[in-house]
Amino acid sequence: MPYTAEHKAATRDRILRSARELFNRKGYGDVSIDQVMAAADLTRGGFYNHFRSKEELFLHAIIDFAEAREAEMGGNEGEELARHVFSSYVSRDHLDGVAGQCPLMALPSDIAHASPAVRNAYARTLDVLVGLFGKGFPVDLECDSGTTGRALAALAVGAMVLARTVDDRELAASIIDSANHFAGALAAS
Amino acid sequence: MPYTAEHKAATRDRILRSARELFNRKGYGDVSIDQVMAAADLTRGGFYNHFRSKEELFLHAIIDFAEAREAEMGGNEGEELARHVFSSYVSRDHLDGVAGQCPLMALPSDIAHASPAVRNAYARTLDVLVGLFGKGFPVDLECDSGTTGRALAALAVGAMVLARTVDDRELAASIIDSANHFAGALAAS
DNA sequence: TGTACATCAGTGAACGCGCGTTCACTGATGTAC
DNA sequence: TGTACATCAGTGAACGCGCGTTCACTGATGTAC
Repeated sequence: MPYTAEHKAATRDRILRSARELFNRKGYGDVSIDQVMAAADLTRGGFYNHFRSKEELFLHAIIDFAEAREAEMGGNEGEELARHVFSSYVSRDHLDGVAGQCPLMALPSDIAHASPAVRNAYARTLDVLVGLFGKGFPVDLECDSGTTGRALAALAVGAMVLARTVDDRELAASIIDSANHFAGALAAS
Repeated sequence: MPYTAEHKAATRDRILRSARELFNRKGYGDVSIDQVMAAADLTRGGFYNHFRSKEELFLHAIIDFAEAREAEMGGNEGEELARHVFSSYVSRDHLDGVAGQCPLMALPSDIAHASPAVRNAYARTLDVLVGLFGKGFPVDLECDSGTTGRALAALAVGAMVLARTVDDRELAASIIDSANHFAGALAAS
């Protein structure tokens, strides 16, 4: 059995990593398999040794992210964690893609038009955020934790979607700051 | 001068209308000029009598929307208007595309990768929302009106982006309700 | 230990399809007489 | 008023390119002897 199983798994990971980065940066439709493979130092044809189709690659990229997030949280829940995740999510670093952007903010419309499996993986990531924000922000506005969680997830994702779409760096930064300020003020009140 | 100028303008409008609807529903990349023209009861070739390229069609679709919104507001500002716009924006009707969806929620990633001109038109629509929400919600959280406006715009757009991407209708509805409840509670406090 | 072999990850040319764009045309309609 | 004409909106075939996918191959590497 030439080429160890680890070798193949490592190559597959390399492909997935470059796919995630390219998809996040340019969107599903504007990334070709050639580009993904080239970014992983491989050539076109080998792709189909690892994935059955471009769609399947996309699916695994989203699933991977969802699983990584779930593992990261590991059932932890608390105010500090929630605030920390919120402010990491709504941040310049996340906007610039340091260490991988969340598909919720980077690929919303691509996912809206994707297969049920992709959308399902996406929903899992959303669940994580909603659950965390719901329990972590004891907002006193006559909202139950589900309502708070959903509203804060919308605030976080919306801020990043807008920041990402806007041309003006300063406006982007001030959208990010506003969402953080708002969430902070809420938590304090 | 056969075919009056009005005739041509009307045809152009028909193309723009079907383009806006199709782009909103399926995204820029997944809509072909054939489809746009067919939806306007025309054939492929005639397109270039009205637009120089697909990109230009997209630009005008976004600009049209921005201008319509600006005209609609017409400099009006007030709590009632702001609350009304917020709850219309964050609503099931808007989710279902009744009377045309806002590109901020329908096409965020397409616009993030589009030309500066497109992004500029998009920024104008965002400005309208931020200005309106900033002055219309006298939130008492030590935020200036710009901060409030940006945060509420993020909340509104984020809620709709999430609702649109999620498969589960009920979850979508509860995201919409949560954002409205949240904004309502804020305004009351 | 060294060598022949078998496997299969990786290569790159080729295929086929869809789509943006072009172009020669046609036929509906306003205008001039 | 009626008719010939000129214009140009609209038609549909064709072109060319990019990209997802396939396929015959090649060569690196683990295994058997």
